[in-house]
Amino acid sequence: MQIVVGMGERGLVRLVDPELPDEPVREIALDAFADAVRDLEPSRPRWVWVDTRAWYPRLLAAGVRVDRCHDLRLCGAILDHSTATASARGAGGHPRPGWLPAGPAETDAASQADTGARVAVHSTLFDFDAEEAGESTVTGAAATLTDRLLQELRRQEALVAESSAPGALRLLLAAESAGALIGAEMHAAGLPWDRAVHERVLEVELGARPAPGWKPSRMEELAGRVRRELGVASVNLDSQAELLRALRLSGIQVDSTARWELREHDHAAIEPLIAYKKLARLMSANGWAWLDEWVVDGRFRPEYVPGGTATGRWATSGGGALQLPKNVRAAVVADPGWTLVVADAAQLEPRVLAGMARDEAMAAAGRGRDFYLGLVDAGVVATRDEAKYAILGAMYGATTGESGRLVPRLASAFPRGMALVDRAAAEGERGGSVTTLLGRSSPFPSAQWRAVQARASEPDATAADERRARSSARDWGRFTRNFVVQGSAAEWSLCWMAGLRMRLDVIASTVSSATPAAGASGPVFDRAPHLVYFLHDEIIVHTPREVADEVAAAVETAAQAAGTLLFGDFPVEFPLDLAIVESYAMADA
DNA sequence: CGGCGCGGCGCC
DNA sequence: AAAGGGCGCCGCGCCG
Repeated sequence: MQIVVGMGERGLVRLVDPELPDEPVREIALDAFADAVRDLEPSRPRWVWVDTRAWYPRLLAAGVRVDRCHDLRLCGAILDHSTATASARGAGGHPRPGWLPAGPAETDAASQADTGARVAVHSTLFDFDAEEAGESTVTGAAATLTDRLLQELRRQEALVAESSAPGALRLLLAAESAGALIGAEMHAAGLPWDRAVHERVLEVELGARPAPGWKPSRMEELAGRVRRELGVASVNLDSQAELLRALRLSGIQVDSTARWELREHDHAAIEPLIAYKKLARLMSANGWAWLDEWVVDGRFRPEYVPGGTATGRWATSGGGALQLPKNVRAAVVADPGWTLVVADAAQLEPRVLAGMARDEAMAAAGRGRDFYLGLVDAGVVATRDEAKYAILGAMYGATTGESGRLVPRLASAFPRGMALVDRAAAEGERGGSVTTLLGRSSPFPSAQWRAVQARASEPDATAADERRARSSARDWGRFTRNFVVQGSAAEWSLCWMAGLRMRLDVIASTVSSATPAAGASGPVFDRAPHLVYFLHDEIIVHTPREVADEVAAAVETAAQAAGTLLFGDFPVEFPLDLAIVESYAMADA
């Protein structure tokens, strides 16, 4: 059963069964929304709404979770660009309605190139529903909004049904929508954060917290050493321009102040300068100001943006949640009586590539062991490090250097895997779109990119024009090469996480005497194990100690289930590095 | 003054 | 050690 959620007249929330559209299941005030959902949830409906971010936080605040949903905005963004729906959308079939808000990674350029549709760029949050409801009142047309939602749901269902891969797309839309629920839940739950531990890290690295406008003592010391070694009385190390000038005056011939370039030079100023930059980064990205802004009541609550990147990987907004430096992860500490289950998928991307390409030899290299060691055992390369660089090079499109040199060896060992990424690169170089395992397609290159290509094929094109075109074609080819692997790996991760979420709910019903979480997790999360962090191929579950082993087993089971969902009985394995630890830093072993 | 591009760097 | 993909955030410095 599905229930469509939208704003009706007079600010009332309408809940409508698409099978019986004329009579709403409920028509209620916003205040009564959470109670209505709590009532209806036991029959396990799929909640259909425009935007999970608009509705779900309100439910979570009231202590209500839902099992599943269909996020029309996120699913529309996938369907309106997928090559799998291209023929269904051909000749103006199933046009996207102008009111449907743009997806998080949709740009006007990408959307227009593909569908010709105009992507609405108005506010996409709760205002959207309210605004539309207001409109329907003005025109006097009753329930216009929910009619629109029903129509959009049917449009999306039709696109799936008429697509070249209905099964894969259904799975992708379910996984994407589950991701939207999980993102909202992780924000509500928060990542348990020990302020005192973080402050200790800062004090050890930087020194005592300075007064506002001052720098920590360790940074001042290092800055003094750099100035002495450069022989300049004053240079602001935070100014790239000033620093570059000072370096060159001291005879250090660099073109940038990037660490990798500085390291090439042998000069007494380099070591303290690199150390300074490291501390400056810690200070500005995750220093005391960050703690004050982002850690409240023992929880770090970033805003997750499911589907926030072109490949389907998530983004975050605010707090830099996906860039937590390793040295502050010690501050991620479980509540008393609780623990963390930390797991990441080992060498996920090459394994996903093996499965997609149905490359038996590649799958075998990773079976029962570290994938990179498998390459060494198979005699493809000599060392694990070489294996890593070779694989990285294959998936990112390296052509030069050590990495590029190793790629041909992979091509002979794993012809099917390499052929898949090579085809993706070739498609990108032509300006085409490539598609992940489940059906998310890459955006088309910009008009400017196409203009550069067109210029090179004009009769009076210069050698420089041709060079420029070739170079930008290869750039885009590297993007599409990586897109299919990164995007399909993101799909594996979504399936893993969605399956885990289901299994955690089962475990939750067995928790008897857990100490309620000390932090401000809210009523939904204070007794049950729940996801608190997701980083592309890595998850953290915060769980009462008494069920930690069951949670760890569920994490494993969910990983194997995700492999089967995506690749059936093709023998590719997805081993995890898993640890049950008090602190995130302890998972790194 | 705010907006924005850029260099630099953290993560995968 | 290795130079290829995806991001977000910071400070700086320029611009209107």
